[in-house]
Amino acid sequence: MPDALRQFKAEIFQALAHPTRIAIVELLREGEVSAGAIVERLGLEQANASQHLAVLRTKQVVSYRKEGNQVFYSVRHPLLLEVLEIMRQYFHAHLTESLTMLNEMSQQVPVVEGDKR
Amino acid sequence: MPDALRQFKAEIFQALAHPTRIAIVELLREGEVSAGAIVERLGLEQANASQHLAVLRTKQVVSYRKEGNQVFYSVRHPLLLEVLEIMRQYFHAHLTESLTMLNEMSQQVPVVEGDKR
DNA sequence: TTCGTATATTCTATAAATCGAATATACGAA
DNA sequence: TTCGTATATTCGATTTATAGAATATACGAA
Repeated sequence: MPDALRQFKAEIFQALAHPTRIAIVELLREGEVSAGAIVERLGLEQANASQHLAVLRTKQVVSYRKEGNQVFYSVRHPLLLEVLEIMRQYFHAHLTESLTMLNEMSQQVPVVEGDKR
Repeated sequence: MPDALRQFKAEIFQALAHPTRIAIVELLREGEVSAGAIVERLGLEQANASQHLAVLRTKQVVSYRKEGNQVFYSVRHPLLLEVLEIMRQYFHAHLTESLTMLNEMSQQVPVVEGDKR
């Protein structure tokens, strides 16, 4: 694979490599959300949110639309949401795996079954 | 979504947020590859490769198996390869989009059709 | 024009990632 | 044990990312 393509992919991953930005993109699953609503619903500082949005814009993860005073953001391509969806599956698989291992390591103290917090 | 989950996802993305590590993971699509073979086939410095492998190990992207002198790496979960596959599709969609836009912007100089380099 | 709201940018300090060089460890063979 | 190969780790320098504070810009309303 050409190096430019790897570079491109790396930049997308990097754009997603921060909990706040993941939260933003997942919020945008619903559709367009204004910058202000993002700030409010995620409880972010305005400047900080704006910086993270700048990263997402620069790396082409989101697009935006100005309407009067406000700026509405949306995810640029549904495939990116699919990536997050797979990560969700991966997390689930990963967690299951870990629990299974724990179970095998300590048969006498089942982790999954008695898990009533 | 709980913050721990976002943190987890962010770490996976970060593990993939480097061209060299993407190259490594894509090389591992074939199956197990030794550290030495990774170094050789990607033309990396030994220490540098080892550092990137450490990142992939730490973030749970790869697993490894020691056999005598060598260490064989493999991707820990097929879902992670699926993520890369989607990125490939995204890249293609993205590229197509850009070319279409270029085309629309300069009708008199078609970009796609006359592209014989 | 002036004011107020929404958003972006710049600045500074701090933390984290990256690289190459050097060194360390693990292991099989002699 | 000593040697050689494969791999990992540590170190120091440089770059990049991040947060918060302060400031700037854009735009609609008065």
